[in-house]
Amino acid sequence: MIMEKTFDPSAYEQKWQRWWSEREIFRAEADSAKPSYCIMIPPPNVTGRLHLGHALQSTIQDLLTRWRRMQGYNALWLPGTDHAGIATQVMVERQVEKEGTTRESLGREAFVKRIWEWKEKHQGNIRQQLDELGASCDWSRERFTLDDGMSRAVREAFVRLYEQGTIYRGEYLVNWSPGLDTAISDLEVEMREVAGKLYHVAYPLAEGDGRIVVATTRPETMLGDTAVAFHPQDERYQELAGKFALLPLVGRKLPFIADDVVQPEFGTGLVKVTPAHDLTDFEIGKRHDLPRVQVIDRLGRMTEEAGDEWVGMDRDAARARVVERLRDEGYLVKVEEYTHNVGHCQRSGVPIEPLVSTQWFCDVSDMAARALAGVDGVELELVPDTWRKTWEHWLGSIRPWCISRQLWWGHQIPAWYTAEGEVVVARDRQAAAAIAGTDELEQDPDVLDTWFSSGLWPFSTLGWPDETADLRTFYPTDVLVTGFDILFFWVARMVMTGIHFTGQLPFRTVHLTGLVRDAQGQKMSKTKGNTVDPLDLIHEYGADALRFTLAALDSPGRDIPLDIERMAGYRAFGNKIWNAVRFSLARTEGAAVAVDLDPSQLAAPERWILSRLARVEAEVNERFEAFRFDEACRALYGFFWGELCDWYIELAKPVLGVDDPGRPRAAEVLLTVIERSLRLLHPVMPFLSEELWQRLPGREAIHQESIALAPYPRGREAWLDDRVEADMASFMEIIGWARKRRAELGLGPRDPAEVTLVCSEPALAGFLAAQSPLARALATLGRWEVVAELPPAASRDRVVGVDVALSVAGRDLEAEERVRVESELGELAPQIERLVGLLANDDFIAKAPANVVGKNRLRLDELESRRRAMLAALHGGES
RNA sequence: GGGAGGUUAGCUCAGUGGGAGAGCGUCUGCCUUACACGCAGAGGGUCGGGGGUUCAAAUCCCUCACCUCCCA
Repeated sequence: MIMEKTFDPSAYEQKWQRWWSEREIFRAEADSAKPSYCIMIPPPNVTGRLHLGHALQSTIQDLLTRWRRMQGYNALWLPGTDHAGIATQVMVERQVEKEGTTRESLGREAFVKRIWEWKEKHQGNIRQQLDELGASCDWSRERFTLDDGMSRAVREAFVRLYEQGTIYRGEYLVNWSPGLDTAISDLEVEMREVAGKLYHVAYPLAEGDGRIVVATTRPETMLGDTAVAFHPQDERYQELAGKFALLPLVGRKLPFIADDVVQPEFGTGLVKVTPAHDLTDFEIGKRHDLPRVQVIDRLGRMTEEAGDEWVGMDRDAARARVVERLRDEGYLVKVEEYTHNVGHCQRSGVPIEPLVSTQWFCDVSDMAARALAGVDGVELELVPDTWRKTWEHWLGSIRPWCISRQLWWGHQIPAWYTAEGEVVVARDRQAAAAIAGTDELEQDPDVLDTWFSSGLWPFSTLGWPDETADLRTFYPTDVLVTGFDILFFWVARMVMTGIHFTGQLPFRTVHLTGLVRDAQGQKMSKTKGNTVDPLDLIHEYGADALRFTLAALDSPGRDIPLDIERMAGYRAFGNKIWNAVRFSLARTEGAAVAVDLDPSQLAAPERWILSRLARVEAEVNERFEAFRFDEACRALYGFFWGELCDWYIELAKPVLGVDDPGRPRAAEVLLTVIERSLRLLHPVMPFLSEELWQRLPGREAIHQESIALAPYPRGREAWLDDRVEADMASFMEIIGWARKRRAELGLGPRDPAEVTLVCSEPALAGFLAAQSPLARALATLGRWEVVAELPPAASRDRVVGVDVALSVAGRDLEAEERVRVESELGELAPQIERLVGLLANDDFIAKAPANVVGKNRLRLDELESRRRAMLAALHGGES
């Protein structure tokens, strides 16, 4: 089989994805003797496009799934999508508006139908993108948060929580988004610093001609004031108790009240109280039984209650007008520049309007406490654990969750109202009718917060509330991989509902990834125009390079600056792998991959590479286990490129010449090492590894079908060989020295040189002598010999305890050596001095551990012997 | 206001008590029959500042400065 010189990922990547899919390689078993391993995908928006954050998380999930699958687990990565209530509805709404109509004029049924059509049209995008990335999802188990099964799970969960009293309906002050025309949860409110103004307004007293001053950032809400409050201990205002102020512009009598929440230091220590439009004031109003005057409506316009002059006016316009009138009428005392935090709707960006409204709530305090406590003493593991405090703080101070949304796209709340206004909550309309004793029921028009359904994701996807085989096999799941930005939105809710409904943590571990940023560390955003489409990267660099880059950059607790240069480097790594295999196949004709090898029958370079491979195998497993994908990738890269390609293949080249007796064994070792390396790489680079693995002769003995199902290498103890690693390290050091000296002497790549060695350690001397053919090839030497005495007129040194000399035929190096040696002696002196000082320090000898003392002693011996060797060279004397 | 994280080579980042590392970029020399998406070599950092603990500090403690992010 002839391989192209340069690899082209686009030529084979999707071929393999189709092949895997046709053969159902990734299909998990509902019942299996194997241990199960399960990851649920964080469901992306069904009509959305995957961004780099998804690519990162999907890469990690796929890597883990492939790794465990190869380790023999019954591995399931379950894919799916989220209906994404608001996001999707808004998108279709915009589309409808472009056609000159509105959702209201279409009506609910027709509009929702339009969204379903939109969903059908775009739902394939996510799969397409995941396929291109190489995701090994089990698509036979794909779920959608609005499919029948999940809808049933949602109704079941709602009804049970209602029956337990955890879900209830009530009138409260909620975060209203005038931009979306719906209530939203606390989490969907984003605090933004706003440069506003603080207005000091005088309120006359009802009796007499005195007046007091209050400060507010929202003067338009004064139209809804129903009291003025001060702190109970505030000496200044005690005599106001029982008295009244007159509300300017309106004339309403406002009682003075005392309440603990008032901060005496703020402004004058007197605050206006608007129970219908401020959370603190709402609470004060409840404590003091104040009336609520709602002056702003759900679209941010002034209401009738505000008065004829104001009704219909936008809240911003009303503010300007109120200020103008207060100024005209002498009530405006002063206006200050004032920077403060204002809640904004995360999705629509408009300022939140706190509004009194009847909504459904879920009191999650008990569930949060149980989530904190863990199950049977086992707490959720967060990786990295830096999120622990944030997690605990949030769960510890949780407030009721507003779960109803005034939208049309989503799970309609399973509550029905009789003509008399009685509420019936049931699993379906029939059940509700049976309870109510009448068919004349109207279902609550609201839908549930999107996160309510995705909060059930880990078990509803497996068939809950039914006790399905999938649920038994895969639940609880093993790992959740997601961004910290939805730790509370989603992770916390899954943990709470998981414990509540199943009595178990839905996953043992949560791996929180960082945010993908651009190479300058800037957050990617459409407005900045620095977003990168993962598909573009895949098309340019290949999915494997993108995956390797993302995995290699995933350091714990850190954001990920996507460096295109680095990705180009990993594409080059792919090319390196491609060519290493190309070389191996071309030079090993007749040989095949071995299932196992006996190192005792092999030459040093073969024993060395097997030992190194065994170590890397163990290391990669260990690093995956610890979610250190960056370190795993570094190990893979360093081994394949730095050891296998740079050294072993070079060492094998002479032996792989056709008539060498060592050829068959070397060829077998090379193919075996390549084969295992490809398996080792497979979780990170699935396409390339499959493409190449399928070409290896004898790979059927490892697995009949696919590398994706072949066992993951675990590191053979029998291959570890400290001795050969140490000998080879010395050998490689000396080769490095010879190459460096060649370069310094200005030798051309073909100019031969000679290396002679004097080694006092017989075993090492024998080893080095035996490597002569290799050494001559690696460093372009005419001679490599262990001798009794170093020759004159050579460049001499001492490397890893061996006296070495490099000479060039017909060239006396003594003069140029003199210069070099003197400069090196100068560099050596302070190092020796430091170690001599350290070892002369009694405290160091007494207190430092023996191995540290020993190490430094050895180091000093080494440096001193090197100095002696150089001095000897300098004086042209005997070594 | 509370909390978390960061500051290490030109760039992006590893390294958490014992001789400062990687990738990319830079410089030099090479198309050496796997790979120029390559090979061989080189240069480059008083580990943000200051103080402390220790025989020993990039690493632990204190403090200051600057930068992110989360929560109120």
